[in-house]
Amino acid sequence: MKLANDLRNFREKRGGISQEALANAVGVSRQTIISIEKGRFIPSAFLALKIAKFFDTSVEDIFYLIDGQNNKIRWRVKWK
Amino acid sequence: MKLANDLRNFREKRGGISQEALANAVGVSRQTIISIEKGRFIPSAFLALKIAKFFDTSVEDIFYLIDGQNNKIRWRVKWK
DNA sequence: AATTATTGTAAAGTATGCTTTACAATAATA
DNA sequence: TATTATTGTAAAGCATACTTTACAATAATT
Repeated sequence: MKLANDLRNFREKRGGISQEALANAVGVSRQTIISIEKGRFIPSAFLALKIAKFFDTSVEDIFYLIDGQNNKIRWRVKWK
Repeated sequence: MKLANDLRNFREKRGGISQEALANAVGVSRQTIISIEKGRFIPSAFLALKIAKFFDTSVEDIFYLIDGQNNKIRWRVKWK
């Protein structure tokens, strides 16, 4: 089980912004953004939430668990 | 803006399990769990997702952003 | 084609998320 | 009350998430 992400897609396709702009918006360096996009860094939950908030979506939409065959692991969200 | 969490409530009230049991379930040490509950550590997104999955809920249910007056910051999740 | 914008990599340094170990304090159980 | 379970704290060490700086490569614009 590993962590994967769809950050680049969100940034380019849904946000239409540069790494620099996203970095400034969530309070990190551009190199941090690319390191996350390239899977070199795992972001803190704090940063993941700020990124999710920026894109008006949930953490699970951008960052997700994958199994040994790179399949997205999903679970039902119950209660609230 | 800071990170807060409701982990203890989830663990005790909804899970009815000890810190040790949760720690084992998500693959960290018990001290890590209490450090998160007490706000001493900010978990990685990877760990936050594993914890959310364990409780069949979303990251945002357990971990959330708060403002200067400790109010929960919410945003609407759009698209999917 | 030249210039600008964006992306990508690397390195070194700092801060912190984690680990283990140990003990104390508190709560629950017998 | 004694014992066990759980929670809490502390310290030291390791790994890595970050920072800055620098340069290269690629893409977009003029």
